[in-house]
Amino acid sequence: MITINDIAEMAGVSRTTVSRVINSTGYVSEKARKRVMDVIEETGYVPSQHAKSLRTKETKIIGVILPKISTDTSSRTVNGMNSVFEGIGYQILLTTTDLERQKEIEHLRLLQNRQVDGIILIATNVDQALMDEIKTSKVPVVVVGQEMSGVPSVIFDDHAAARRMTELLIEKGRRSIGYIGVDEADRSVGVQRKAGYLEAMAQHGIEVEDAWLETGDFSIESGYEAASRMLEASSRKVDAVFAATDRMGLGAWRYIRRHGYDIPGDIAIVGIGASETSRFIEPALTTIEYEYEQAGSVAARTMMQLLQGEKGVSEKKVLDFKLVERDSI
Amino acid sequence: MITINDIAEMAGVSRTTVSRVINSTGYVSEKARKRVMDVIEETGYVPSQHAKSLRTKETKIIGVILPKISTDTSSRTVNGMNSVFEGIGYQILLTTTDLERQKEIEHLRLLQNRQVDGIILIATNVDQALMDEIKTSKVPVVVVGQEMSGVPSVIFDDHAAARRMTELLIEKGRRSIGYIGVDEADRSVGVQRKAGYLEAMAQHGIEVEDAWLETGDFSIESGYEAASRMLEASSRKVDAVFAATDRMGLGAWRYIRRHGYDIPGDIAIVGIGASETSRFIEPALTTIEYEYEQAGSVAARTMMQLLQGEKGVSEKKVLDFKLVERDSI
DNA sequence: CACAAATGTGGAATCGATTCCCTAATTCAG
DNA sequence: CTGAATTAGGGAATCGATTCCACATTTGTG
Repeated sequence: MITINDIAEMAGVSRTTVSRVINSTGYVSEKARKRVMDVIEETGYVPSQHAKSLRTKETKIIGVILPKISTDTSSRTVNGMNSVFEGIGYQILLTTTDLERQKEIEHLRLLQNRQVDGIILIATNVDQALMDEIKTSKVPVVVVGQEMSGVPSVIFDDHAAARRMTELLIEKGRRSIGYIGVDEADRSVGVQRKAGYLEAMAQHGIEVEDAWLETGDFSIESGYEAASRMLEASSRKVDAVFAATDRMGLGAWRYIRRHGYDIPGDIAIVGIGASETSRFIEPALTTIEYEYEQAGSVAARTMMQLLQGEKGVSEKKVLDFKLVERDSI
Repeated sequence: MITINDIAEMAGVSRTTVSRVINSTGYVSEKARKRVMDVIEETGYVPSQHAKSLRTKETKIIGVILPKISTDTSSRTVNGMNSVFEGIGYQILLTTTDLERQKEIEHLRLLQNRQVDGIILIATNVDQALMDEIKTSKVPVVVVGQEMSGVPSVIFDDHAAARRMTELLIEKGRRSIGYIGVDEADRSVGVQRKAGYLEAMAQHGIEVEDAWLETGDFSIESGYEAASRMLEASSRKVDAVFAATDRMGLGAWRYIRRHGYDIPGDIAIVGIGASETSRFIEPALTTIEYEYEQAGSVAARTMMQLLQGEKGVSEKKVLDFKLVERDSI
């Protein structure tokens, strides 16, 4: 392997000078610069990142922790981050937790040992242990998807989105609206969205039956099963189903269709996420569009501010949503 | 930051001994080991990867180059790789080319400078320049998706899959089968699939009209437009459309539906890829299922063999496909 | 013209590990 | 009991950069 010493020797200068040429720092005469450049060109030399990082304590690598890789949400968010990092020479070290919660902490540690410059965590919960780990982190952490006090986070206004969606259903004349949520360890998806739904219902004086409240685990199958339980159990038949995520909505949609109900004639169905599939099914799913790409790029930019030591980086960035009304309603 | 020297001092041994404890090499007495372990435990010390890599020339990081991140294909492939790497302490450094071909070479270089241990490239072409770059790479490269002589590659049998799919259409009584392909720089998707289609057509003595052959760019929109051109132009109206990818198939599906044709009554439509959306549309898209997760894990395992210096690593691994017959046919 | 400032370059310490080579203390076989 | 093995542990070189400091040369200014 060719090193800075080789270059120095070939160019007839010291390695100090070579270093200066590479990093364009300090004083270097035009002649020396040219000679060094030529040799570098010729040999195709590239400096060792390790040696460099060892001294500078910088890696230009950002660790990203995802709950799952194969979902619209994740890939679009990563896409957004990538668009920012790419231009400025940073790269992404990816890890996934497969929705196992304790792995978030594990990976947080792992990435620090890899000495990444910063960590972006797409969080699914706000456990105390997780927050502690984040707060004692040696490198800056930006959280996406969950609000975490004291930690810069990028979030969507889940509460308002769910309320707005519920109101839309009510405006359309639906009264018996079932809700398929997720575990409440997930503050954003589990708690906020449900709260928005409940608030809208309460505001319109609609009493929510226990049988209308179901829980899934983000998967299509769990949506299917939740819908099945809901439709079989409730005494006041639901005339609308609000799924906290499009994937679960898709499952519910499937169940409803398969069991001979008309959408939206008998039952309306809505989700959140604006997944690709939601556009293509017929009737197309009414949903909330979140700009995941934007979430990614905002998180990336926040990270850069943190790295550049800017203070007063706002702790919380709330992104907007868009209601996408389609045929399922 | 706490270093090996601190640990050595606190444990009252030399850093050599600490290193031995960490890496379980050489001779260390039980007593010394215990003392060192205790101190490490206490301090939460973790060795610097940079210093380590600087000496050992190993990073335990595999670079992955994707054409695009937000697609089923990519994310499932990465998922498969991840499942292998995760267990053995390797991590994935991700880059994407956004389908720009010259970026593949650029990133190949970039990753080498990052001194990753190996590179897995999800390739979309087999340009000479790309192959040259791969062959002169300092670190092992595994290619997924394209056959590249002299380079370990993991591929699907695109030719056989397309032929089989075409035959299925012919068995179903279709004769005028249009084909939406992609640029032929992509040997697998552009050339092999088309060849499979053409071969099946020829074998059954069906003459292919020029107007039946269209080209898209992998996007849904391009499928829509290709279908539009095809259906407006051809003199012998097509009674089936074979799209080289599900996404383009989805676009075609859309066009066909919107223009009042019945699927599969008037026109059958099929794709390749078994995307999630393809299952949910009605009529559901008939497609070919590729095991992308498997492709990822096979690529990862091949990489490990390469890294462990096993020779005789087979140059080409061809994965199977599965015909998924659904309602669109 | 003299002296300060600006410019150019190299020597050597440093970052935090690994590892080769040596020495010292035990253990063991004959 | 003695001379090899075996076990234990330290000293110091090394990996490939960056960077502080010192010194030499050139330029500028009153």
